[in-house]
Order: sequence, then C-alpha cells, then structure tokens
Amino acid sequence: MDWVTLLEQDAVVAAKQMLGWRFISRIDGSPTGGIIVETEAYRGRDDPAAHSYRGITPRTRPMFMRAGTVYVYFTYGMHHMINFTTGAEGEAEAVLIRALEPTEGIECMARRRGMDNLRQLTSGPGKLTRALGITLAQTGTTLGGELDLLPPLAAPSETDIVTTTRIGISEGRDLPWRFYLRENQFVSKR
DNA sequence: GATTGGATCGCCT
DNA sequence: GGCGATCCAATCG
Repeated sequence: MDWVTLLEQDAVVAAKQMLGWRFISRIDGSPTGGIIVETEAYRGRDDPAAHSYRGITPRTRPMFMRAGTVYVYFTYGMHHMINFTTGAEGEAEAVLIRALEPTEGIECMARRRGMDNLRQLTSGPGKLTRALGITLAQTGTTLGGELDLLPPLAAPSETDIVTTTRIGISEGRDLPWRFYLRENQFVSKR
C-alpha cells in the first residue's frame, strides 16, 4: 500500500492503519524520523475539536486540500504540530502524529532536541516536530518530497493497537479517536 | 486593534 | 503535580 491509498480513507481508519508506518524528514539534508507509534484522528464537519470545524481560514487551508497534504500549526507559543490531510478533498479531515519510535538520524535529532535520551527524543507531538526540523515552512506541502511516509516493515496486529480518547481537548473528548501501539516505550502517555 | 487561550513541554518542587 | 515559557490566530469590538 502507498500513502495515497492509506490517506484517501476516513481519518479514523487512516489514523489506526498509520501505526507502524515510517515518517521520514529530509529537512536540512540528512534524513531523520522513525516508526509512527501514536496518532489521533480529527474530522471536519462532525468534530468540534478539529481546526477545520469552523470553516476555512488561512491557517486551516491545508486541511481542506487533497489527501497527503501536510498541515502544520504552532501552539502554546512554542510547539509545532504536524498532521496529514485524509479523506476526499474538502472533507477537511486529518491525522495528528503524536509520537515516533526513533530509527533514522538519531544523532541529528538529538542535536536538534539538545538531549540524547532516546525515549524522550520523539515521544510527543511537539518533541517530534522539533527533532525532525519541522516548522510552519512545511504547512501546505505534499508528502513525497521533503517529508515522506513509507509503508510498515512489519504491520502491527489488531491486538497490538490500543484505542482511546484524544488528549488536550475539551469538546469531543469522549470520541475514541486516539491510537497507539501497546507496550511501546515511545508513546507520549498511557 | 486588542484580547484571549491553545491538539505542549520541561523544569522545579 | 504544578507552573511558566512564549506567540499565533481566531474572535470580538
């Protein structure tokens, strides 16, 4: 399966199936990245927690573009968050990448993070964007270039996947749209 | 034009 | 477990 097929699905389906895929950045030359171990789905019209819920704005425009578009936003005055648009164009759904298991360019990521504890390198949405060099410069771009998504080397089994509620939101807090790999040391929070 | 609060993290206690 | 950092974008007047 390629990322187009993965991401043209509903955000909830894509978020779950994205576990095990590898996310690679080539920003500033040397590749950095790892295995996706935690995701959250954000839908458009029926999800009050989604940035696209209240319609199109200059910030949220990438969410309304075709599947595989990168949506980056800045929050808490210091953190970048990265999402990939899913579903049909205009549905404005996306998957937030919340944690990676580091595999590629670990030294480079440690340098960007200013620390070398492997477990803390990319175990959170703000941490991983910093480790991979992602900023608002990447919002609106398409996968397959500087940022890329590669199929799993070994797909996780159904029993390895934990389904739970999303973190840090108020409206829509009961929806079971967060997914992570059971027992994985790089998940942001159990 | 000003205000307000956010899909967080790391350090301090 | 609590809080400060730090700034953008949405909302309101």
